[in-house]
Amino acid sequence: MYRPAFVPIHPDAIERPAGHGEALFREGDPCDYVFELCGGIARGVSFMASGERQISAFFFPGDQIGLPVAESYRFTAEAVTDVRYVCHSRARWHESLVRSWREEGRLLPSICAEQDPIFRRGIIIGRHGLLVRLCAFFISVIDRLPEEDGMIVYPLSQVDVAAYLATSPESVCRGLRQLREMRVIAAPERERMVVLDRARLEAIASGAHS
Amino acid sequence: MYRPAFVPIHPDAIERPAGHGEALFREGDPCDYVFELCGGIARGVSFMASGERQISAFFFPGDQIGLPVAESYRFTAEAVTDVRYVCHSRARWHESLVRSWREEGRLLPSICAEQDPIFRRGIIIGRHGLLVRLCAFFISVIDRLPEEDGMIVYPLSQVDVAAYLATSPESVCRGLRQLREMRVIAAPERERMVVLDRARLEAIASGAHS
DNA sequence: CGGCCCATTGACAGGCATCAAGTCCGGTGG
DNA sequence: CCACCGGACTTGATGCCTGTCAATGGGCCG
Repeated sequence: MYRPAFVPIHPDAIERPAGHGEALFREGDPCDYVFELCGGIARGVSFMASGERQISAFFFPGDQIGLPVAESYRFTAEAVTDVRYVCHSRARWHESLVRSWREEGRLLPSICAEQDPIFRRGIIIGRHGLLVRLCAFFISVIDRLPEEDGMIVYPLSQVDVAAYLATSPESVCRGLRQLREMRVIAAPERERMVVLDRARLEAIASGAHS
Repeated sequence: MYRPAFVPIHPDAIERPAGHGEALFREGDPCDYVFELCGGIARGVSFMASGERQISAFFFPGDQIGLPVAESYRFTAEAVTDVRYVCHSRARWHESLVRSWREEGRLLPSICAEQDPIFRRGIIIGRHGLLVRLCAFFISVIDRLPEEDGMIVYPLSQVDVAAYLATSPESVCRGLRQLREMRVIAAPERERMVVLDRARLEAIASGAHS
């Protein structure tokens, strides 16, 4: 398993790869590095004492994760797909943060990238009804997923979506089927999907009844 | 758990009062000020398009809320009890943030105060089972609630707890009754409670009891 | 080819949201 | 001081949602 212990002090924007399922950092490790995603998708995972597994957020290219917002990382970051990333030492990250504040007057844009999805997930799983949560989830990610031939490349397993939505994989499957039957989405192939009726998707997500 | 030492950012800042239910700032307003709680309890509220209401977090004395983590506030902050607070202009807040970084090497302790409870709420409401969520919630707040005569002063309405836990007030009521019958907590008076068996509370919160 | 993981579907039970009614409490105004 | 009122809490009854278990099929990789 990958452990960020041997990362050079001055990475100088060297891109590193991480394979499918590999951990970038682990919950509880000291926040020595900030990880910037260059390509691929990552997930933030928390394990409960009882063994339950939750996904706090999905992260996309451009996001910075592992911010030293506490003494140690609050979740484990794993690569969902194969991933490319750059890691920044904490000191250098601080430095660039302060610099961006001086130059642009904006201190925290990079903090959004991690905190905002976590906040949004809290709102999403606080909603009632499986379809509502599922649609709200789609709305929150489809714009960040890559597109190909008019289809959205959708490399998230239903198991992961279930862990994100605090539900069961079976329920996710049934929800997807229902959305297909409602002609809201289509899934021509595995890991591909098309949004047929975005307005309806948003309507369901906002709580309108079927 | 994060426990900030109560140190006002700016000694000259004027304390202001806010009454029961009053809003400190509203979702969507530009983030011009950071609010520092001096006394009382506040809640972060989000309203859905359908009218549902969620509480993202409760905030306690010493917490700084309304951080400019985005262009505009992501939730409305309301006083749960009567509250005293200080508000800092964004520029002055930035300044003290950078100063604390230079002097202590810690840039972000104050950011924890807002982000950490939001993160924790996501984990809590992702758990399965009403009792589990309820106990996890108690664990996360009882150490920050004031104490009096060995009893915890507990000024949160069940309606608010329900909005926080993404459940119904009736379920919260039933869950509380169950915990009383299990001799885990006692509630001698309204707005007062005693934790009789903290180990059990934590056991339930960690998922031991089905 | 065989093993494994994921997706799918059905059956079923249980949890919890919802509705409804009743009680208690604090606040307000007469 | 008391009557009134609205909001919060409590409790019961009911039905739906969805979590769980089980079995099957399909795709991927060694």
